[in-house]
Amino acid sequence: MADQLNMGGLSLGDQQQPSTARSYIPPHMRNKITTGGNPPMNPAAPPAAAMNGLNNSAWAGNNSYDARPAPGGWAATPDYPPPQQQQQPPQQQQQPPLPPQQQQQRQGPGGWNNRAGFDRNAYGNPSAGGGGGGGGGYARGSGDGQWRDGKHIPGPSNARVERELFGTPNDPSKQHTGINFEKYDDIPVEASGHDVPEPVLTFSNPPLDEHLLRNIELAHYKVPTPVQKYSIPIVMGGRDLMACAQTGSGKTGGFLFPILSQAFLTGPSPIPANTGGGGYGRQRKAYPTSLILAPTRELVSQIYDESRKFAYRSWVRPCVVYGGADIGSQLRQIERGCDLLVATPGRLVDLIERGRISLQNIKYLVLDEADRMLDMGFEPQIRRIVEGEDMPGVANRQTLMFSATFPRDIQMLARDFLKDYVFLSVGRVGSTSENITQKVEYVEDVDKRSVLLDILHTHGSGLTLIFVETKRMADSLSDFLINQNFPATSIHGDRTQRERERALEMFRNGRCPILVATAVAARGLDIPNVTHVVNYDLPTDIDDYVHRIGRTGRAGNTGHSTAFFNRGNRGVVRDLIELLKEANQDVPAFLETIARESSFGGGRGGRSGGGRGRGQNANRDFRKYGGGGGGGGPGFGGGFGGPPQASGGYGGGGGSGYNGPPPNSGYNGGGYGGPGNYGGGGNYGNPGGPGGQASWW
DNA sequence: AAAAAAT
Repeated sequence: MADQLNMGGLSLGDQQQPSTARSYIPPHMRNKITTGGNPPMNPAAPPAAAMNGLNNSAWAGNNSYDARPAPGGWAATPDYPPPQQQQQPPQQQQQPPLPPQQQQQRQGPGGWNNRAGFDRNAYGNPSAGGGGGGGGGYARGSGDGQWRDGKHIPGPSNARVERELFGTPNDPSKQHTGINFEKYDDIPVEASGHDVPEPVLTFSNPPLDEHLLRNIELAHYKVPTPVQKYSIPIVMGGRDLMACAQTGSGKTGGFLFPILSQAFLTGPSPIPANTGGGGYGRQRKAYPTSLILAPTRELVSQIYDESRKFAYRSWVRPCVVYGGADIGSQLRQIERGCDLLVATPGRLVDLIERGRISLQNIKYLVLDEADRMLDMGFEPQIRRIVEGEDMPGVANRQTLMFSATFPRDIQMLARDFLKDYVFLSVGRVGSTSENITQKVEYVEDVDKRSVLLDILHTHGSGLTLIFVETKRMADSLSDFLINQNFPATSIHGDRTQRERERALEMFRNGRCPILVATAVAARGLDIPNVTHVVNYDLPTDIDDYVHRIGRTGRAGNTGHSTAFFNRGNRGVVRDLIELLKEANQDVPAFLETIARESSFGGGRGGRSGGGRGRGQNANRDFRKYGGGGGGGGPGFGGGFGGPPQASGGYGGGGGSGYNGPPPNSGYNGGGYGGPGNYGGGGNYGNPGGPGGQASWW
C-alpha cells in the first residue's frame, strides 16, 4: 500500500504536517504530488490493477451481469412492435420546456430499435432485436444501440444528433469544457487507501471500451483530467471511491467514463423475475443499473447532458428526473428505457413511491456534491434511497461519492455507504490555476449598483455572471439592470423551473449575457464563455467564493472576477487573502488592514493557531490521519476582549484533528479530539469580550 | 442568514 502511494513521486500524507491540511496542496509541495509528476506509463499497457479490474469487477462473479442476459431477458427478441405501434401518444403536445436534449428525446418514433417498445412488452422482455424500420431521422440522441447475442451493437450515426450533442465549431454553447487540459496537469491529486490502482495517462483501450472512446473523441476530450486518470482505473477495478473534488475538475467524466465503459462491455442486467408489478404484461417499472444523485436540478440536467454524449449510439439509455418539471413526461421517458438515471433526491423518492422505479438492479451509485446535498437537508431522502428501498447493499454495488468538502457528516455517509474505498483528494481548480484574474474592490453597499454599472460598461464581450446573496436581491438587481438597458436575467430558487431553464439558456446562448444569480448557480454549473464573475455580495464561506469564480476561466480559458468587499465581509477576509496569495493575485491593502483589525483580540486568531480545521480543509483521508489529531497549537485568539468591532468567538483551542470520526466509529479508534469541525475546543468559543458575537455580516 | 429541493 505504501509502495503504491509512494510510487512515481506520489509521496503523500505521511509527511504532511497538520498545518498543510487544506484542500489544496501548497505550491512547494505540488510537483511532488501532481499527477504530472508520475512516471509515464505505456498507454498500451495499462496498469495491472486496472486490467485486473476488467475481469474482476464487483460483479465479475455475477453471471447476471457478466454474462449474457438470460433468455427472455435482453437477448434478441425480434418480435418487437413495429414503430407505428411503439409510438407514444403524441408527446409533443404541450409539454413544459425541458433542457433541449430532452426535447430531442421526445421526438417520437423513429426507426432504429426504438426502445419505446419497453413499456408495451413487459420490461423484462425488452426485445432489443430488430432495429431497422425506417421512420428514420428522428433524433433520440443516445441509447439507440443494442445488446444482442452478448455483443454491443452501436446504433447508426446521426449527423443531426451529433451536432446537437457535440456541437459544431461555431456553436460555442456546445463547446464543452475539457478541451484544453494543460491547466489540469497542475491540479494536484492525492490518492490513498489500500491497493490504489495506478492512474492511466490516456483515454485508450484497454481499459476503456472502444465505443466509449469514439464518443470521447466526438466530444473533443483529448486527455483525461487528473481526477479521471485516477478514477477510471479505480472504478473499473471495482473499487468504491470517495473523491474530494469540485466540478470543473472533470469529475463528471470521472464517473461516467468508467461506468459507461463497463456497461458497454458487459451489457444490461436482466430484469429481476420476481418483482411484482408485471403480470399484466405491462411492467412499467424501470430498473436502472446506474444511479447518479445530485443536489440541484440544473446540475442533474447537466450531468444528463454529458451522459447522453458518452452514451451516444450505445445500448445505454440515460434518463433524468427532477422536481419542478412535469412528472408525466418524465414517467414516459423512463418507460421508454432507463439504464442510467440522473436524479435529484426528492423526485426520485416520489417515483419510487409510485412504484415506477426499482433500484434492485443498481450496480453503480454516484453521489455528486454530497456535501451540498447534506447542506440542503437531503440526508433523509438519500438514506432512504440508499438504505431504505430495494437497492443492493454496500457489498453488492459500487459506490462513488464526490464532495468538495469532507466534514464529519460526509465521513459518516462514507462509512455507511462505501466499502474499502479509495480516497482521492483533488486540489482546487479555480484558485490554484492562475487563469482567473481576481480583483477585490472596496465598495460600500450603497455604491454597489453604480460600481456595477461601471464594470458592465467597460467590460467587453463575453458572459457576465453576478452573484448576490438573496433571491430578492437577484430580482431587484436584474430589474435594475434591465431598466438600465442591460440585457440581464436572473436565476434563483423562487423562480419557476421553467424560468430558471430559460434564464440559463438565454445566458448560455448569449442573448442575455448578464445573469444575476444566487447560490443556486454557484456550484457545478458549467457554462462556457463566462468571462467575468462579479461577487456583488461576497459569500460568507470562502469555498463558495472559490466555486463562484470557478464559473469562469474554465477549460483553460482565462477569466476575470471582481468582488465587492466592505466591512460587512470581514468574516472572510483572512481566507480571502490567503486564497488570493495562493493564486498569485494582488492583495489590496485595505484587505490587510481589515484583516488586522479583525484579528486583533478575539478575532479569528484561533485559526492561525489551529489551522483551518473545517470544511474542505479536512479533505484528506481521515482513515489515515484520523482521530484526535491533537490540537494544532494554542491559537492566539479567543478569550480576552478585543476592540468592539472585533468579531469575537472562534476562540482559540486550535487544532483538533481533522474531523476525526466519532469515538466509536471504528476508524482508528481515536476520538475526534474535540468537536473537530471548527477547530478545537474553541468552537466558536466564548464571545471575545464586548466584541460579542462572531458575526459575519 | 440564505439557499436549495417533491407536491
